Amino acid sequence: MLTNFYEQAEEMIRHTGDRITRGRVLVLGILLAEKKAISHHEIEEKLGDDSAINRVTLYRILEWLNKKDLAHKVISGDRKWRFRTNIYTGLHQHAHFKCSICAAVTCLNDVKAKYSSPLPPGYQSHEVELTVKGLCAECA
Amino acid sequence: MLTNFYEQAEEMIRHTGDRITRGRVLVLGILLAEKKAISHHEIEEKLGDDSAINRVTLYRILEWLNKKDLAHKVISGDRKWRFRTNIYTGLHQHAHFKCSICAAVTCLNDVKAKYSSPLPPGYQSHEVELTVKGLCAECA
DNA sequence: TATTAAATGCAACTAAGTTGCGTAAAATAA
DNA sequence: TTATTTTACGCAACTTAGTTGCATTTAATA
Repeated sequence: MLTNFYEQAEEMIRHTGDRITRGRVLVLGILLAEKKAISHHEIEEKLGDDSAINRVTLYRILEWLNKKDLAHKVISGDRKWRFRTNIYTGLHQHAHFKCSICAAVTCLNDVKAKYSSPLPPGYQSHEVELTVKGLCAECA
Repeated sequence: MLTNFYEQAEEMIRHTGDRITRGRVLVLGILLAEKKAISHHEIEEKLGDDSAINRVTLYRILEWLNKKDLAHKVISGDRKWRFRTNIYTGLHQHAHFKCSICAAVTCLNDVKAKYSSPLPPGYQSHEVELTVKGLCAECA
């Protein structure tokens, strides 16, 4: 029932007060349907030919989603940004798993990052990101 | 006494059994002198005009250092790889601090990553990377 | 339905990193 | 020391992800 995700997307976008556009609904809908973080390229593929969005516009939509806190970006070893909706995760404290073979990034929802000793003097922590690297169930 | 770092670099390179070249000694020497992870571009700057190394060669040297476990790569939000020698850190368990303003990446030597719950079934952890984001002492 | 501010699409650009191939230079043997 | 061989280097050209400027379209509103 992908339609549900698009309706949910529309509602979330409405909440921001900004314009509800075809592109934003499509992209956020896709991110909502997806549980893991996906790249610009993967989103383009999911959009397909008939609901294609211009490359640049897609970048700007993703940037906008990030700015409005509807999604967040994760950088990974292949130097690509991946995007994921924020609704399933507590903000500003995520853990990710990065598979060394297939490069897939998965959010580890239940895993919380901890660190053992304080930061150097004068340093302020705003966000903690934990990445566990290894093999995912499919590649192991 | 930068000379010391170059001598140390040479010794480390000799240990790998591979060739001791001007480029490898210079680059590893710079990484040894540096305590934090630095980018390709920053290394080029430190090399300066007279001991300049070709861009591509520098990439290949860094890749080689990484393969030989003399240095490791860290990806960060600006999509750049940064490199750091391995001698000060325990392998495969690093924590980094990334400043949101100046984008500097610092290794948090004493900080160890922990995570609170087990990975999903079938997943194997090889490496844990913790990134704390916020403001460094200079930018705070 | 007309207006208008914001979003989109296009073209051209930047920046980081990569590939192929001929040349130079370490390491080894003579 | 010199010749040989293997490995690293340098150059040019390429790829890929993401950006910028500007003209056009479109969602919201009056």
